[in-house]
Amino acid sequence: MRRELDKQYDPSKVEDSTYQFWLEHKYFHAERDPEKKPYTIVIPPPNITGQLHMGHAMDETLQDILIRTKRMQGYSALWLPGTDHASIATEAKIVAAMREEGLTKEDVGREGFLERAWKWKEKYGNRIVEQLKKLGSSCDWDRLAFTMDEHCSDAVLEVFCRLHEKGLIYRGNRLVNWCPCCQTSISDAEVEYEEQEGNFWHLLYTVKETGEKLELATTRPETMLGDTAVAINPEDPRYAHLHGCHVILPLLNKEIPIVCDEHADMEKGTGVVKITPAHDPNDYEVGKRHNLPLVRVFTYDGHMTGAADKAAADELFASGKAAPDEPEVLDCGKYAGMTTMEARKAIVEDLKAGGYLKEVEPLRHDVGTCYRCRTTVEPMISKQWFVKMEPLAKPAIEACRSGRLKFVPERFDKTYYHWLENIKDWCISRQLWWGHRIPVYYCDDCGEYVVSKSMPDRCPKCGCTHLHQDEDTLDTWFSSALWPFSTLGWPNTEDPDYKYFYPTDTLVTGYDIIFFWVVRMVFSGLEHTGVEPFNTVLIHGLVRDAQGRKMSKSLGNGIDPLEVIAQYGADALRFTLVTGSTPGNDTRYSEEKIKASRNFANKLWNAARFVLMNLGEEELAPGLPEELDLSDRWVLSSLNTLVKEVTDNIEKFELGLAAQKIYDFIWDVYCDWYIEIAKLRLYGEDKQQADNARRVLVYVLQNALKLLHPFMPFITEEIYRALPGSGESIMISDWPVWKEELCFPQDEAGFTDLVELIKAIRAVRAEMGVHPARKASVFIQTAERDAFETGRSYLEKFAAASEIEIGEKFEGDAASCVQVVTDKARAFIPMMELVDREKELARLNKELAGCEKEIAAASAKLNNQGFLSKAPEKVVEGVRAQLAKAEDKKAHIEASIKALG
RNA sequence: GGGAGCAUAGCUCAGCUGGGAGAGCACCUGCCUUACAAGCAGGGGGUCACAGGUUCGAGCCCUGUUGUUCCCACCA
Repeated sequence: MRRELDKQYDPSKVEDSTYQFWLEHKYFHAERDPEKKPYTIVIPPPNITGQLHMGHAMDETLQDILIRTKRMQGYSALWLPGTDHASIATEAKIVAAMREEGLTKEDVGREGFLERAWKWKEKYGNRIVEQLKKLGSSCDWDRLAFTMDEHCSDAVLEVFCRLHEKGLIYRGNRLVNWCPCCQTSISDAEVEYEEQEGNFWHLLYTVKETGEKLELATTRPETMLGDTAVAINPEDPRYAHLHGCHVILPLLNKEIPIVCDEHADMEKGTGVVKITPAHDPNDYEVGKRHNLPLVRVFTYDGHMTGAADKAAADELFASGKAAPDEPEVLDCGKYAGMTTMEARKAIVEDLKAGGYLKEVEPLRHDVGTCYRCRTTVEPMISKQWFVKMEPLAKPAIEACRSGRLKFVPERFDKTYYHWLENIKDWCISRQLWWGHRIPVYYCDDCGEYVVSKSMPDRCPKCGCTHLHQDEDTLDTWFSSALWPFSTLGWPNTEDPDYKYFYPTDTLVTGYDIIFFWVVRMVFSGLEHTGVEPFNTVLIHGLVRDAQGRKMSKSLGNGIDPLEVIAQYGADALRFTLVTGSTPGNDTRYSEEKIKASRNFANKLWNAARFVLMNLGEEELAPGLPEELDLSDRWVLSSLNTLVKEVTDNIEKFELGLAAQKIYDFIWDVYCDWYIEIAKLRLYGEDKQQADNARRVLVYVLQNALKLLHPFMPFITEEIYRALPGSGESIMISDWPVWKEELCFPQDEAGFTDLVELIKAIRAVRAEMGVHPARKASVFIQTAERDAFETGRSYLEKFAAASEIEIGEKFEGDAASCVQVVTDKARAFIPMMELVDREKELARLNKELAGCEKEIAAASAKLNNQGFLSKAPEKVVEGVRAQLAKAEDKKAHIEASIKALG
């Protein structure tokens, strides 16, 4: 750095090489050091299809700050990185890519498809990893994991087998959320509701026994072909006479029963509801209660069923292999083969023609859509694997209640509890090829199935060798749920990494995936490892655009972190993301913020440049000098306080506050005051003083850099290594600690008195429009001569004083002087000719009024018995001191006013 | 329907367990002072959404109201 004394800091010149330097020295690698305590974070694995976006940038920055801090504090800090195979998202991308070539999954077959998928993973899987590096992430790349690598896959098999063994995994025909586009089931968590324009179609069904017309309404008329009943409330007096009757289903002319069920709400509409058990979750439940047949009318690719579909189902029933909960399939006749939307139109037309349509009422309502492709989800009966959730949820709830698992901020435990307390069984099978194939093998001969980590030699029931594996794969989240321990060697509980680093410490993630992921990791960790997989979940918000909108591809308002890094540097981006935000709250990204951070980096750069330019000829002695002057003690004492507070803030995950304090210290304390004061000694005659100043400058800068390093790793490393007496890298330097011997509260106060006078003089001069170059003599009248004597040179420099006299009584012509007052002193500046005497009096009177207001407020408190008796002594003392100060100042002002005349 | 967040300077937001209203940007004035004009010095600007309450003391705690954003459930 000594060679490159550019006035402006250029991050692009140093970031890549610095990162390379860290990698070469293996600073990111965490050793299992028995002398150290472990601290572990596992990364929320980004999808291999993903590109780095602002959400990642935020997530990784927070993790890196924690990891870098702990590493410097002497922990063996492991940040374990990796990627997620993202079954549904990746498969969709590959299918789309194949479509370009005119190919389908079926064309290439399972093996051909997987080959393409692995190639995809090779090509794009590392893209995101490279992008993470641009941020400065100090991940242990030697331990890079992937949800489908051998380790993680072993864990998946083990978990599936164990859960099945315990009876917590079962298979059955259930109503699941089906995405006709992805052609797979999806879990409840993967359904997103979206408000859409629609209609309420009011239909008329004729009662067979009485001939009356029963009105009911539906938002999905195409499902009527699958109706197997209509329901009324048993208490509903309007329909009491219809108990046990039937209706004739229009278009099909089929007789279906009227059932009495609580589900029919008397308050809603006509109180009559059509029941389609195979295509609606509520109707499914009604169907179960009343033993209604399940009639499927949609195909799995979103069309109406036809003769062939019916034939296939019939064959299954005829073979005797059909499960008892297997649905019937309807040949939809003229509607067969239509998409559900086409069928909706056609059926509505036919109902209208037949006089079955009473009215059409426009309606906005929420429609379930697939979280990956936005296609409308159809509830479908389908044979799937499920995890029984209740027994798993209970310990997870208890973990949080007992405090063994903590959310930061705490309020997110509500989301967590709510999800777990209302949990439904988890549909884990997906009709996809990319993912962990379900470890279940079926006997072709006798129909028996066996759960096993590998293909069994023979059927355990009939002994034959004709076995085939389940075609389906597992939900992506099934493997991510195991991430904190599968990546550390589990199920081998003797794995040294597992023994040393597990359970992990902090999990950092956005509030949007608490139930997708956090919940599942907790119950999986408890079930399989017997312990919470982490003790703290740090939740952050979303990064929104400058207008507060969510960044999204469709809006095109996303900001590419890589472009920001290229233009402003990773440090500026990181700093922007943590400052001015508070845990769990969304934050806005804007150009102004990043510029402010960039400016801060530049400020620091120039401060360092100043220090380096003034190091002098001889080698600097290490550490602090024996003799410290007032400004030294002040800056060191301030630094000491900063160390304590920042450490404390980070410990409590108040990263934004910590960053703000470091910023203030570097800019206001170090740059604006300490460096300016140090110049007096650096450029002065006294070589010893100059040397002392250098040593303190370097010492304070080094320590401030260390505190800042987790937030701005690149620039701090660059500067640190250029400073004399630094180690080989700031990354492995010791985190600063608070030191008793560096507390100088009295000097801090004394220094503040000087600053107050300087500021007051500057303010008056600026207000009167005195040119900065115009010097004037100053007489300082004070009872504390010694204190101001020490700061004589400061006053010369900062208050444009040509000569300074300090005394207990000003003997000159007070009326010709501008008078500046603080509680500790009065300054007389003979330049009354420059200002209007009336204006000067007005100014003093205004100050006086302010003082009196303060005195009144403080006195009121001190005259309040309640305050005196109940407020803590420290607070009362504070008010007394404040009153005393204000009174001193008031006396000074009054004297000045009197002197003016 | 259930739950949560937010409402503080013109804008974006901090304000940690209650104890003298803050920052950045913007604005105004003056400075090219050899670290930095991406800077320095000075300045203006806030009934902390509203109404009650608890307290010696409330931006902070409690209750209600309004506006706003989000999550979950339901919508046949």
